[in-house]
Amino acid sequence: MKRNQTRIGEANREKILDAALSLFSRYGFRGTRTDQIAEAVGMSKPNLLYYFRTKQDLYAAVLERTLFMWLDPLAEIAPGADPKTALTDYITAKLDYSRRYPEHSRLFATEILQGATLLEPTLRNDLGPLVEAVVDRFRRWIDEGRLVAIDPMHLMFMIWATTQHYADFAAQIAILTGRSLDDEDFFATTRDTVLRVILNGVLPKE
Amino acid sequence: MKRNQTRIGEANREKILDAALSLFSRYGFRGTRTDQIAEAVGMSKPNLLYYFRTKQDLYAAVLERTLFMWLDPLAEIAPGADPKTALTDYITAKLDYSRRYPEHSRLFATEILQGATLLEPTLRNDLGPLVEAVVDRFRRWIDEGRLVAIDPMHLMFMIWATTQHYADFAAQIAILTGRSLDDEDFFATTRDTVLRVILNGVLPKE
DNA sequence: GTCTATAAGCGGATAGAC
DNA sequence: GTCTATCCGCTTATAGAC
Repeated sequence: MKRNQTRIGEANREKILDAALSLFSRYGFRGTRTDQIAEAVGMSKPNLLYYFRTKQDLYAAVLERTLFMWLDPLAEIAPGADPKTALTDYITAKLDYSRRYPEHSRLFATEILQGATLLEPTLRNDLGPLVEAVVDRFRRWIDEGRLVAIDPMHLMFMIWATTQHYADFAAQIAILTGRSLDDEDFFATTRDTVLRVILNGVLPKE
Repeated sequence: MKRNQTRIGEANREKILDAALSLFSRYGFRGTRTDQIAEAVGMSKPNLLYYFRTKQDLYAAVLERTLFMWLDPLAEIAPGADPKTALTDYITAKLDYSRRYPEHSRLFATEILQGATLLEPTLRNDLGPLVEAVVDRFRRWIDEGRLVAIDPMHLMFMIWATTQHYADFAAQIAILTGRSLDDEDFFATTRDTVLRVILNGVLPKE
């Protein structure tokens, strides 16, 4: 049996990836030491490097494993839905990701902030077409008068910015408000406010 | 004369801070090497360390020099203005900062993303009171029926998120659209869209 | 698969001449 | 103020026993 394909090997790989995500998202690639990760998993450093030959390999594996979280909610926008329902569902889903997987969000944010060199192929080849499909739908709604006449790409950016902000800037939000998305009522207020402003902003007045 | 207070010393300090900002914002604190910075300034590494005794000192100096950019536009919201004018001016000013000083924005974003340990005192003591004053003004407008009844703190976050996004996620935006705020017409479209959605979202319908 | 011990080299900081 | 040369700690990665 090949390396890492045993049951115990697979379990260890997962544990390593979990710990690595947590540390990489907090300290960045260079700021994280491999023995920190090893210690977090309760494993010796050489043993860790038995599973992932280099720190780079481990980092790439962490990124890859979290990629679908970046792409998933986009693909879930129901094609037949009306604008209000579709936008409500998408914004709610994105905010929910910010609550459930803030470390994933921060890992991607750090990567993009630093130039997205590792992510560029994925963003271009995988995210690009998905975004285009959604933007096309926005554009059709605009043509049909079901959304106000704004640039659909910027609507996409605004949704990403407002929802991911609560994961990426959680430290600042905690300092200023003492709250986080983990507080149920803070989450509800956030969702209601973001939804209200954006829907109010893009749906035509009756 | 004390060190660094001569004309040439002051000029060198500025050149170092400029290069350091550029590199720290791109690679983070740990990802940046001091000899990289020295080379960018055309100076030997020991000479660089003559001006800033440690890498930490240099980093702190860079952060401090850029702090007013974080706080400045907030303080400029004219107290007497009506909501529409005040929000328009503030959003436009923030977007202009994202265009003119994207590296500053990314430096702060990286700091906050990684837990804001260095920035926490500043955010709490300097940003906090400024934000509170602005949020109070939002709240009064809401009470007077000049803004719709949303949580004013979240309005603040939404403005920060949407405007800073164009600096912090510039790499992703470039990959998806091929554009940046440096393109005059892209900047105009961005400003118009953000303004339209947010103003439309928070101003009461006539 | 897991460990102890160690190699290898990077990178921040210093010594000391000019 | 600026340089060359160098130190030394820290961190990744490997060797090799179990």
